[in-house]
Amino acid sequence: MAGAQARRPKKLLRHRGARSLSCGVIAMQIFSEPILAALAGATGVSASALKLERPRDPKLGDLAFPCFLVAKERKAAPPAVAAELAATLSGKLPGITATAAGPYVNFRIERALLAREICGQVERDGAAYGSSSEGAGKTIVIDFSSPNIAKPMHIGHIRSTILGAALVRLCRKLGYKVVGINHIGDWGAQFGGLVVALRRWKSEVDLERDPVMGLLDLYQRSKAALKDDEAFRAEAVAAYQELESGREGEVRELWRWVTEVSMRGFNATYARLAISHELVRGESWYEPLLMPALERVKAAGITEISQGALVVTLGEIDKSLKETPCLLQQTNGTTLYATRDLAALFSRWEEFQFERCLYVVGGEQKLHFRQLKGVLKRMGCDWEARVEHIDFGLLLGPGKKKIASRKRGEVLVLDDLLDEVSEAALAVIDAKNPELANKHKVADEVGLGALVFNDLKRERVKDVIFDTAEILSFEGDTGPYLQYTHARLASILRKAAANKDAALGAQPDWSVLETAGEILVALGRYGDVVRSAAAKAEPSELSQYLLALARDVSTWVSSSDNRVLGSAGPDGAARLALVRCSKSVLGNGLQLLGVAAPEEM
RNA sequence: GCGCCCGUAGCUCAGUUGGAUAGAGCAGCGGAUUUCUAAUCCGCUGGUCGGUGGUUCGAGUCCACCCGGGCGCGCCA
Repeated sequence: MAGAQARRPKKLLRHRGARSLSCGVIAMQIFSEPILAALAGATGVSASALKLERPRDPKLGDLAFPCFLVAKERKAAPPAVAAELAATLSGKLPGITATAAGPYVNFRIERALLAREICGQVERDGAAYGSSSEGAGKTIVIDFSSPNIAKPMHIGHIRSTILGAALVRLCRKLGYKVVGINHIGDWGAQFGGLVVALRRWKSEVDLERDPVMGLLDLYQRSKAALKDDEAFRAEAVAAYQELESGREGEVRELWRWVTEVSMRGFNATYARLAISHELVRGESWYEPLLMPALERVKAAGITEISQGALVVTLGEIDKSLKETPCLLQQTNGTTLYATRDLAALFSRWEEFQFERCLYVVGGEQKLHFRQLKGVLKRMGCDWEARVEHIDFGLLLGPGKKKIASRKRGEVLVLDDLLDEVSEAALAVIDAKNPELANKHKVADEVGLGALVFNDLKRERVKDVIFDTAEILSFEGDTGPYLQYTHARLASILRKAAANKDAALGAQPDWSVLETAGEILVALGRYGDVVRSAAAKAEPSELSQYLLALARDVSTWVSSSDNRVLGSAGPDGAARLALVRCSKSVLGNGLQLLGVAAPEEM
């Protein structure tokens, strides 16, 4: 499938695990549980049926209970119910005040209590904060990145790679065993053309210094020749047949060499991105499984011949697929894309019995995955719902033109882009913090952080306009902003330690965190955010959360009222704890996204 | 033509899965610096949530239709 874009650029399913427990947060459960219990007592409705939410304006309170449903049941006005509930609950919940505001009862947790509980939890759990055991004993398979050999990785691969890697970490955080699979495009008729191009023009390109770029050149020439040159085409077909036969010889040798050279290139890029897969399995790996897979579908009795091809019709399970049956075998007997993915799916199900199998592939392949799932459904595979296409929007260039289109020759090589962002970050460091140690390492981390976060900050389905200027701007809603906030917090902690600040040994006076309520509530919500992001396969939820947290923390830290160092011991101790916890959660979240969190920048 | 997705401030996007007065960043304007890192912080300006109907206590969110943009649609992957 080297001819196409690699598997690139949602479909939210109902996940059993995603069913949220009313308000949710483990850290916040300490507060939400007694509130829900009290509400249940006051309303006569079971606690599990009641829902707490976040007030629109945090000034109103930390948790809110909308009274509409209870009011309906009682045939009363919501504000009256709210007032009554607030009065009933008042004084019943230690450390929590209930206030009626219109149709809501808002709950406000005493700041000192909130701070002590949340900070205690964050510090106790350390790096494990936000994790859970919901995935214990369960496996999630994630197919991501999946470039095609004979071509360098280019910006067209970046979204699947970055999204997939983030999903791997998110799922792992929840205790799942995660198997990342790189489904390398190393098979297909186009390799016949490449082999012939190698025979004919090998000497005309530089395969020594930069084999991948040389191969790209040959690949593009072969595509042109396949179109225009009859003899070339015939030779290419023969070469592919030779490859498919499995016989050792020149063709097989060449294919192996191309694969090896390409994988070396990919691995170098993955190393820079700190990304790895548990399994690297090219399409060729599934080759022996193709016919058995086809037989399996046939045996289910759902196939038919249509215009000479073997198809599975899908109209009966989904009307919108009426006109688009799934093709499994061409008239000439060869298998197709869907056959390969079906074979891969069967193999993966048998090997892993996965809880979920995620395909991080572009939205333009939506039909393909709907068809695959349609076939599974018709076959009666009860695990069909576990297969999810994690789709994402297109990568657009200036003028909203699709970038890295298969028709265009020019590609923006991923390595070049990595160099560019890293250089830009270095320039900023030289301007802002020229004394910084490890400049180059930090520049790599910041540049890469900008690139990665850019791809994870918005909803997957949204198309992304590739704008270098935007990526290279390190201000505002960017990865470097988060890194910077983290580094500032790190700096405070460093100085406290170096100065032997009076706060270090002191017993914290949590009441000084009166103005940090929003930060504390946010810290308490972290685990829920991680869970939701993983369940929906939507890392942007975590990104948006981190941005909001960093903004609140920056505001708090910037205020002279909250000076940490040099304040009285108990005050300083509480503030230091907030700094530690904020830094910890920011760093934790960044790590999950795949953005480094340097201590200094 | 058919199917799927998207449409929120000048630009790029959030909006807690039907709830309170729709929020950020960028851009623009004005402030804060003997800085616990100014890659920052504060303030101002900026909105018929594409349109019209509907569902109900309540709609940016759900439904129908329409408009605009995108992707896809049998022997490619």
